[in-house]
Amino acid sequence: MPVDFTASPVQVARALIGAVLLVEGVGGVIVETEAYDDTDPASHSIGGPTARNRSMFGPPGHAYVYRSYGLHWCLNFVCREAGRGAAVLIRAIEPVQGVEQMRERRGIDDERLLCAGPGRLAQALGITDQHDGLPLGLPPFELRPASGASEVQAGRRVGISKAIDLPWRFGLARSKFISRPFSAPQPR
DNA sequence: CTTTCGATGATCT
DNA sequence: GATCATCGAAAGG
Repeated sequence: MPVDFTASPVQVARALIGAVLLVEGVGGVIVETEAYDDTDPASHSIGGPTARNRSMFGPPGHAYVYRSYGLHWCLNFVCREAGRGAAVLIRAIEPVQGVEQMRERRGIDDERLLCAGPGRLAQALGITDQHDGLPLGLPPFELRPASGASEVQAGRRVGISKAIDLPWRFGLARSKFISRPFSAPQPR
């Protein structure tokens, strides 16, 4: 069963943990995601379509790529039906294929840090605005759903200032390739 | 170990 | 002019 991108971003974010994402054959296992829903104050889509977020309002199962802090690219998967503006941010991948190419692109050796964070992951996989709006089911993308059940942990999203208490960040339990630890179960 | 801060530019008020 | 779904280097304990 392929991933159902017409589901809610929370469902999709959870389902993507353990899936394999490749871009031109380079990538690995998705180990960290975040959901951004259409009524979510923290979402880029909250104010309606703009030049930047237009692909967020396009068809589900396509990429939304934006520039972060003027220098990084970040990759999202569009969810729900076209026009809603829901998506999942891909935050970390366990490198599996094309590790040497990732090292070259990132300029570091430490495998743990190749794809641990949305900006790092995009750099390692060669994601840029060229990929914005492209369908995830066709080259250069390749997406293989999680084969078995994964143990998923949830927590608060990273780097946002609104809706900070929603537990919409998901991670593969005990993975060493996530961008940062999940904090204690009980919010402070 | 933790916290702070500069880079760098589009987007929004 | 302020804010940013970030990263990495530097400074502090």
